[in-house]
Amino acid sequence: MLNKTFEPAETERRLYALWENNKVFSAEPTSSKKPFTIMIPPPNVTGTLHMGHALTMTLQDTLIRWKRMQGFDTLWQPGTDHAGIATQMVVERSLATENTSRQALGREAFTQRVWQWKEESGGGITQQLRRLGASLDWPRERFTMDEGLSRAVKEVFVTLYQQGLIYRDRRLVNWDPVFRSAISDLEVESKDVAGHLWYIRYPVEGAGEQTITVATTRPETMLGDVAVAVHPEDERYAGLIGKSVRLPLTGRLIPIVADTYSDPEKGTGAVKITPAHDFNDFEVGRRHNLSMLSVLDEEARVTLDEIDADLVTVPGLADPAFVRSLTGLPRDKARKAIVDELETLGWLEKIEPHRHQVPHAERGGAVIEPRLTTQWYCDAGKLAGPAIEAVTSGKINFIPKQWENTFFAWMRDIQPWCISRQLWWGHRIPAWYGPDGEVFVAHDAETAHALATKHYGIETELTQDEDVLDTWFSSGLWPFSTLGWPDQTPELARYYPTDVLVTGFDIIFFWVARMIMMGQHFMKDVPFRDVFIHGLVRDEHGQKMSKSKGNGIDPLELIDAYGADAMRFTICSLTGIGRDVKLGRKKVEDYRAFVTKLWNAARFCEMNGVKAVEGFDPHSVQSAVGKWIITEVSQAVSEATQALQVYRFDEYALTCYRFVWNRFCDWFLELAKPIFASDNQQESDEIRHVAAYVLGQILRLLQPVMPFVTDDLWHAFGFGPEGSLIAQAWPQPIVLDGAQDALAECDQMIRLISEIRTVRSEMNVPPSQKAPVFLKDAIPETVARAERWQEAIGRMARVTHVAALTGEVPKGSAQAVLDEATLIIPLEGLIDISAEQERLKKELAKAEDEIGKTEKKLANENFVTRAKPEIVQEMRERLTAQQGECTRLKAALLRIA
RNA sequence: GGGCGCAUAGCUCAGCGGUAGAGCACUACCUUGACAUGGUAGGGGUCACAGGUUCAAUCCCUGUUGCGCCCA
Repeated sequence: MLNKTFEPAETERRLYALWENNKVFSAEPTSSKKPFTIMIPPPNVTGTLHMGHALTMTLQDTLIRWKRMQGFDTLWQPGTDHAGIATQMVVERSLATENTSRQALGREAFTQRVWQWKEESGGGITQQLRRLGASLDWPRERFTMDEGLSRAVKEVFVTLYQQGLIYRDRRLVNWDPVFRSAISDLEVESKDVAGHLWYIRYPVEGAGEQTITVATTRPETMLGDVAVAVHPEDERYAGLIGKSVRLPLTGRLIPIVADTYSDPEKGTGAVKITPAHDFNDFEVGRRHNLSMLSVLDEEARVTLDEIDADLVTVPGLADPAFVRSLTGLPRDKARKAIVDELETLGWLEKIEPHRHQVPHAERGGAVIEPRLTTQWYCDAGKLAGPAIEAVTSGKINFIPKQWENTFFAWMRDIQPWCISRQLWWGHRIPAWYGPDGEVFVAHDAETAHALATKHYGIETELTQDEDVLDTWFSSGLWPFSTLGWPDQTPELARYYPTDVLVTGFDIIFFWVARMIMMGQHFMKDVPFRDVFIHGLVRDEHGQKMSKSKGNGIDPLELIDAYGADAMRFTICSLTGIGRDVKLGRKKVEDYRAFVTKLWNAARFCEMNGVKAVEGFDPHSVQSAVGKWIITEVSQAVSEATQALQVYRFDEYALTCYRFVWNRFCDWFLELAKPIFASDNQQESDEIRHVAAYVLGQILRLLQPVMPFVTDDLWHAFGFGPEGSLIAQAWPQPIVLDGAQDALAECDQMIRLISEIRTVRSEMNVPPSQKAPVFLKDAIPETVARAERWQEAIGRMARVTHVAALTGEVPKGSAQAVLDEATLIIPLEGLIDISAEQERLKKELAKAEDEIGKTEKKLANENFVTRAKPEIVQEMRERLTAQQGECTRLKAALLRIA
């Protein structure tokens, strides 16, 4: 016997363990089935499951479970990424609590410590994914830093280097002065900040008292100024171009150059140029061949190394002692000191409040400092071509297609990809340097040494590059590195290209684009065929979930409260195309009612002796109700399958919901009640068998989204052993002989019951008050059907008996129109005749209104001649039906008057 | 500034060139033997606004407004 209520917690634990132990999630590389592969977007090894994971993983699991049932050899590749900065931060924080630091430990000990952390505390998210029910192929779990994937990274690095697609370059990077590392421009977030515009006068050399005023948001960088730029067509400054100014504080002489970068409308139209600390200035510097002086160090503190030698004393303008006093000051302190000094000396013209965009690190939030360093770059521009081609040619499809434009826009304007990071946790760059700085890139130290020996002619000591690679560099290889590349494994041959990538739009540039570039370059094929881009999870008010707002919902807590099935179903039913998912606890609670409904329906079936029937053939079913529900479930199967095919998770979920609740429970089971209770053994057995069949179809249909409760029921009804539903075949729609007739009959009888219910309800007839129903003017077929349905109509519409009307319409009857017939419900004394009159008048008015619309259409010559003939025909039929209803309503009104 | 998306019932959202839909919420009635996490019935919409195309527009096109996101 099924319990009175479904108990998710216990079922989930038991079933998941069973599935995992039985290896039902495992791919079968040697099978003859067609493969279907999804690569998990590897969660951060430091991560914990949040609602965004719950969304994306639920969708992926739903797809993979569906495809598995469709008979594919499914591989859902699990794993995590090493998350360079995030992981290093976690461990550094823990070191800080022990009053030590990574510097104190040294590189070797530190990385060992990170590995130790990873073994003990990392990857907790993989356990949490199990709570979701995710059917990942766990024995194949990979980690971006494990041996095989590291080999792939080296292989890629060395190859790209040899191909000239990886190179070192000295240029400006986005520098995080807290982590003291370069970061990608994608990891920089511009924030609108209330700052100031400082107007500083620079004296023009050899022009007496003449000055030129520059406006700047960053006065502290003036120590590194190498020019003042004005617009070439700015008449105010025409005479100054080619002259020099004496830089306050440092006393350096710097030129005034003409460059269109200066906007005459902004500030004073004259801008100071500091190429080592600003991206735009860097370009100006290049154009004018200016030197590039860095005045901030890796922690964004003032350093004078590059300007000290040129410090000059100019009374009232520049004092080397002051400048030297700035050494080691952080940016903000230096700014204040410099502004104060300028003010004292009288070079500060004014200060204006000014809002401007300031780059911040996405992770950690530090203010980014553009900094001139030597880094490793990947020539993304070259790799972008084939990646763009993959999408334009249709080898890769984004769903929704809209995102392809976003992808193109970024790819066509792609910048060199800075791949080195000044961290210790990550793939150390396989490059070694000779004493003269000569670079040797190789898979390992031995090979590098061999190269060096050949180069120098003698054994030479080398030092390896200290930096590691951007985490996304290894993530970009994920679709093939996880399958064994660079080895040509059977898995690689079988599962690459994968079928679909499911992820959020926030990661298109970071990851999707890079996988496509790397896949095209190294595998000569796309990494996946479809990219399904889902929305963001938001709270019920549409706010982004965030720690700081405290509006996040913990998916594990929702699972505890309502069960994984309820949460998964909720996620699917809210996942339309290209829309964010607004998810509140209430929604999950609401959809849990669906799980309960299914459970109770199953319990009802069980109580009535429904159980799996071996060899049941739906084509053998004789009854109209049986044929009808089988046809309906077939329809649901078609719709659900089509929905999944086009990633319409909402339609899939709602199709199941509607069928189970509004067809199976509301009508089929209600209609089955009198049959189960009847002594017609043959009929009752048939409906029992049909119920079992349909329930089986339902469980299969819902397995991908609600794997736990469906398997529990599958087993309970004797369809198969515990844990076996996951491996069953996805249902196929079938067409029965005589389905049309069965549909027509059931549809009419359902409408008959509904009509009676409506009339009774509107007339306030108490449910306890039963009444007969007579059919007036009904054709024999309708009468025959109604008589066959006596029992059901009786129960469901509180009717004592149904018959054709003989003789006069009883006084005080309520009436309703059903097709060609009029339903007569004698309720003399129970209903208010004038109320019934009013009700019928309202019905009539509605019907006449409809007739009016249809007639107007048909009276339009243009409509009749130009509309599609089948539409015109449909209108004519509609008019006939409406007129019939109208006539019968009028007759009913006359009778009651 | 450039690009994209959205606007339909109180709320969340489907939908569609041919009679406006669902869930939740609301109202009334019902503890009838699967389910009150339920049942039955009902109310509720100028489909943002203005033009255009069409026999016909909530749907297609143009513009406006409002909201959101991305890029600079």
